[in-house]
Order: sequence, then structure tokens, then C-alpha cells
Amino acid sequence: MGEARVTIVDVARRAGVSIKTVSRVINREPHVRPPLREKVELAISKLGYVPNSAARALSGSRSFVVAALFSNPSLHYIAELQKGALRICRERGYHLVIEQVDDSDPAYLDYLDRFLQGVRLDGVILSPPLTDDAGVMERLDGMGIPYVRIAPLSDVDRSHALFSDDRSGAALLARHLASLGHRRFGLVTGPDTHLASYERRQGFLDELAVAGFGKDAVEVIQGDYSYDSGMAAGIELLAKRAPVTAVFSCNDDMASAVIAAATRLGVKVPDELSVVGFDDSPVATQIWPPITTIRQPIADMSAEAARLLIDRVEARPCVSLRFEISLVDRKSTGINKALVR
Amino acid sequence: MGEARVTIVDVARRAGVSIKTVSRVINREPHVRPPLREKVELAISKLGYVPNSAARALSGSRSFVVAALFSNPSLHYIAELQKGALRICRERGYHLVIEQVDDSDPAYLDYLDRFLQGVRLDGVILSPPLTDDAGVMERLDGMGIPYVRIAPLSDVDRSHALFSDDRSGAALLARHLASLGHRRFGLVTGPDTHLASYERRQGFLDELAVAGFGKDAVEVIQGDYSYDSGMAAGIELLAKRAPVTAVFSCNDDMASAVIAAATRLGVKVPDELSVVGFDDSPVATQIWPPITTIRQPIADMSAEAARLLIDRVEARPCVSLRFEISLVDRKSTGINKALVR
DNA sequence: GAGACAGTAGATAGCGTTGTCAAACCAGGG
DNA sequence: CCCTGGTTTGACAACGCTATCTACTGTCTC
Repeated sequence: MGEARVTIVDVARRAGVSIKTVSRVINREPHVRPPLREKVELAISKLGYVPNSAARALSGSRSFVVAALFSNPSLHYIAELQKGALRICRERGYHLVIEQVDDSDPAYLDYLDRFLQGVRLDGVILSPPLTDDAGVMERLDGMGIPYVRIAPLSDVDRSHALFSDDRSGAALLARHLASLGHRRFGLVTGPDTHLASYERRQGFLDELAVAGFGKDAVEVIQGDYSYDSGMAAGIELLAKRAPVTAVFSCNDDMASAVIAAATRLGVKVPDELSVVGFDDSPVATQIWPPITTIRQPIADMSAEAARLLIDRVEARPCVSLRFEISLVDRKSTGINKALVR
Repeated sequence: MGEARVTIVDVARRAGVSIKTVSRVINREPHVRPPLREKVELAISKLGYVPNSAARALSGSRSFVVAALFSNPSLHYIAELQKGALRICRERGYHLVIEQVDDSDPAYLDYLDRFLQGVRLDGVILSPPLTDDAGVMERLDGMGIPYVRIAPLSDVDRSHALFSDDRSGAALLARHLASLGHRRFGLVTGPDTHLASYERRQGFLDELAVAGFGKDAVEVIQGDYSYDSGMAAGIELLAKRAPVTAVFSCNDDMASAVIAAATRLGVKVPDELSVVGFDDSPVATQIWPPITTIRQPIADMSAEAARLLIDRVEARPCVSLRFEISLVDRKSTGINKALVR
């Protein structure tokens, strides 16, 4: 613990090779024969050598810094995003810089410029809605900084892109509600500028259509992912002559608001109304009843994004990956009583 | 934008001095006469010079990396902590590394060791309950890494320590509820291993005592900051013969659970029961009614922590700062009806 | 068996700073 | 006017790595 730090020279001496050979092994460069490579690797592990990234950054062309840019203010989303990317960065000796871009500020691109000037970045992870911000991508392209987008809406081949399967998630929920005997559904959508939002709506509607429900079986109300919009939608849905017995809110915040609306109106959840959400955000378990929802592998996606950046995958055409989702069955859904009767 | 990066040599040439003098100016070292200093500063700003931190780290004794360690899984807390520290780090050209220490894992100290070995740190920010973890502090002391603690419970002079005024926050709530005419209070506490938890309880009780309420005016139930414990406490409080009309839950999660419990039991909030929380976490506005609560300046505290670390304040005795809190009045509190009658 | 060529290894020059040490300067005392 | 001791400045060697260029090894071809 107290010894001076192990350097590449120590490793080279111990393995009986030049420092350049050690460098080749570390960087997985070709032109090192297996026996030598093994000797070097042995020396590395015996000495517990960890390359000094400041020296690597200074000498080489990499900076060992990756940034995750977001404007989405959902804590849960950011935290998950960070978790996955951080894991990979740490494994590879990279730093992760988290940066909020406030795209409602008219000068946000200038701010971004200053940020990009400050640190040299090896790559950037973009999350919605920044994934479709032409200004941001231009800046990045202009400075030659590679980036990976998570769930981009447009221009999918402009960069590597990662998708979660929002459509099947919504379909899963539709099937779940239908299997509980529900016949009249409410759908509270998110803003259509999000790909995710569009996919969730369509996935839900398409699956219901497949299950044989007509258009009149579902009442669609436009929301904007906020608690307040969910509350308004909930009240509207429950005030109808023939109220719905199951509601899909395109995120958990709105779902929790729908549950609150039901409670205020004296409608019991899940006995008289089933409610499902999407995202598995913390609020899903911070209210009663806890919300049946869809969990997305955000951390897995951001981990993969970091990997693509760090391993400098430069495949053409760009990599496009789809990640699996899963349904988390909690207590906000129940059998349609009308059916039992 | 396209020019090669400006280095210390360019600045030195332009100012007509040696690079060492420029270095002195950058690092605010003494022994540079004002006229020279000004010339250098002018050259720096004209050229838009930004020191290369990889080179500084390699050459000097600093690493330009500060870590924030936490085991507290509250997203809101972590996000705020990060926000403040990040701002300062960015200003000063430092990197912030976020690291979760899972202190329920028996091998967590080994894990910490490995982490500390991986990156050389210039300083560490510790948040509760890590602030009182002897093992963690020993490691840090052993490696000579300075640290700042946020709200430590014990051994306050062992490091710089920052406190938020939990006690006055709780007192504020007590006054608020008393002024609404409440006479019988419920108190749902957190685990006593948190300083904050203890302070909140005492602040509340002391203030009520000052206001002339006897011990029998308040029903204390031990919780553990979780939703479930809040639910149990809420049910217990409301099942009493002479139920309380106002409840203080030591965090917002438990407060939201108390509100849910009331709803389940048919007790209207705030008409029949006032509920207050603490922290101003997101859930406070994600339920109905939104919770009256206390906002703490977590981001300000972590910013100050970063500043202390980066500016290497080595004052003896250690700095100990107290930060102000404020009450956020929302809709979960109302006038005691019994009083009006 | 010589020549060409790819694959493999090493010597060495940076990368942009800070730290060390020596030189130059300057004031005050004898 | 010289010496002393402090302050101010500069020259130059690290820091630990990657990149470049050169040298060596084989293998294959004719």
C-alpha cells in the first residue's frame, strides 16, 4: 500500500520486454505474439499495475472522458442512465461527466459550446429529447466527437442508436388488462414529440385491435407526462356516462395522478378501476396501491452506449440495438368486477 | 475553433515570460510581481488559454478528481448532492466521481479499497450514514485523502463538517401545525442512527413543549424512512380512540404513506388530518394532496464541500458550517376543524 | 540461396504541465 | 562599496504514457 506507484517501466522490466510492448498489450494492439503477451499479462497482474490515465490522455489522442447529456429532468431516468454508463466507464478507466442541457434556455447551444471547449470528450451519450436536437448533433459532428443516441426519433442512421421496446411493453400491458376481463379502456398519452410516447400509444392500441376490440372500446386522452395532466385525464375518464374500468397512463407519474383522481372521486383502485403505468419509476411504489408497470433496461442501454463509445465501434451502417422490457405486476390492477357478475 | 490547442508555451511567449511564471500565475503562487502577473493574465484571456488537466495531473501532485461517496439510496438526495458538487468541480476544472458504497455488503470495505486504488483522489465528500462509518474514515485517513462530511453524527472535529438545520426545520413544522389549531400530534420518526432523524424528532418535540403542549399531546411512532413503515404508523395513529389531527413524518416517503393510510381509512387530508413531511423530495408533489414539507439546501452543502476540498482548506480546528432550511407550504395541511366548531 | 515482404519488437521523441534548483535582482547594514 | 539574505525569475528535468520510426525475424517466392 505504501510503495511507489507501479508504472509501465516496472512491468516492462519484470516481463523482460520494452515498454512499447507493454503498451501494445494494454491497448490490445496487434503484433504481439501470444507467449510475450502472456508474460506481460502475468507481470501486470502480479504487480497490480493500473495504467495512469492522465499520462495516457496527455500522450495519446484519447481523453478518457465520456459525457452523458440530458435535458429530461426525471431523476429516476438520469440515475439509471448514469448507473449503467458509470459501471462501464469505471471498468475501462474512463470518467463519466454528467451534463444537463437546459434546452428551454435560448442560449443553450452557446453553453454547450463552452462545455465542449472545456473538456475534450471521447464520446457523448444522448438521451431523449436531445437525441433529436439538430443543433446538438451539428456541434458534435463539427468537433468530430462520436455519440450514441438512446431512443432517437428521427435520422436513425446518423449515429449508433439504442432502443427499448416500448411498443411491446405497451402491448404487454394491453394483454394483461384484457386478460383481467376489462372491456373499456382509457389511454392517457404522452407528448408526441417523444418516440417512446408514440410507440406506447400505438403498441397499446394495436394490441387491443388484435385482441378484437373496436375503436370505441378505448378512450384516448392526450397528456404531457406531468402529474397535473394525469389528474385532469383521470377526472375526465371517470366522469363519463359509461366509465372505463382500466386505464393505461404512458408514464408512472400520470398513472399515480389517475389513481389519485379515482380516490378523490370515490372510485376504488384496483377494485373498481385498474391502472397501469410505464417506467417503473420510484413513485410506482411510493403510493397506494403500488402501480403495475413496465420496467425498461435504461441502465443496460446506457452501459451499452458507453461500451460502443469506449470500444470505438465504427461500424457502417450504424449499430441499432433493441432492448427487452418486462412487466412488473403490482397491486393497481384487478379483475373486472362487471365480468364476474 | 480549428486552431491547435493553446498551451502554456504560447501564453509565455505572448507575455514575454517563462512558462514557469505562467504556471505560478495559474496556480496563484506567491513571488510574482503585480506587473508581470497582469501581463500574464492578459495573455491568458486574449488567447483563451485553458490549462490541460491531464498534464497538470501527470506532473503535479493533484489528480483533479473528487469523489462523492454515498450509501443512501434516495435518488433525490443523490441528485441534489451531485448537482452542487458538480457545479463547483466544473468551475474549477475538476472531475466528480460518484460512487455508491453498499454498506450492507460484508465486503464493502474491500470494494472501497479497490476503488481508492484505482483513481487517485484529491478529496472525498461523505454523506450520511457513511459520515459515521469508522472503516471508511480509517481508509481515507490511511491514504491521506482529505474528506468533508455532510451531517456527521459523531466525532465532529475529525474533518470539516457541514450541517443543515434539521432541528429548526422540525421546529418550523411544529409551529406551523400548532398555528393551524392542532392539539394532538402524531410523530413518525426515522432510524436513530441518522443524526438528521434524531434532530428532527427533538426539534419537533422541543418546539411543542415550548408552545405549552404536554407529553401526552404527541403520539410517537418509530419508523425507518420507508413507505411501508409510514403506512403502518399511519394506520396505528388513526386507529386510536382519540386520533391525532396532525402528523409529522420525518421524511416525505413516510408522509406520503401516512396520507395513503388516511385515504384507505376514509380520513380526508387535509380536512380531517394534516400531514407534513421533510426533504421536499419529488414524491411530495407526485401525490394528492401535495405535501407541506421542509426543503434543505443539499446542493449548496455539497457545493461548499467540493469547495473546501478543492481549495484545500486545512484550517485547524475543522470548519463546521450550518445551512438554512425553509418551509414549503403545500396542500396537505389545514385548519383543525375541531377548533372551528 | 537471395530477395521481398509481412509480422514483431524496441529506441526514442514528444505530450503540457509542475517541481527543483540555480541565477539574477534588490534592499539594508557594516 | 561590498556583503548578506531575501525575493523574484528562469532553465530544465521529471511525470508515465503513446506514436513514430527503425531494426530485427521469419516465411515465401523464384
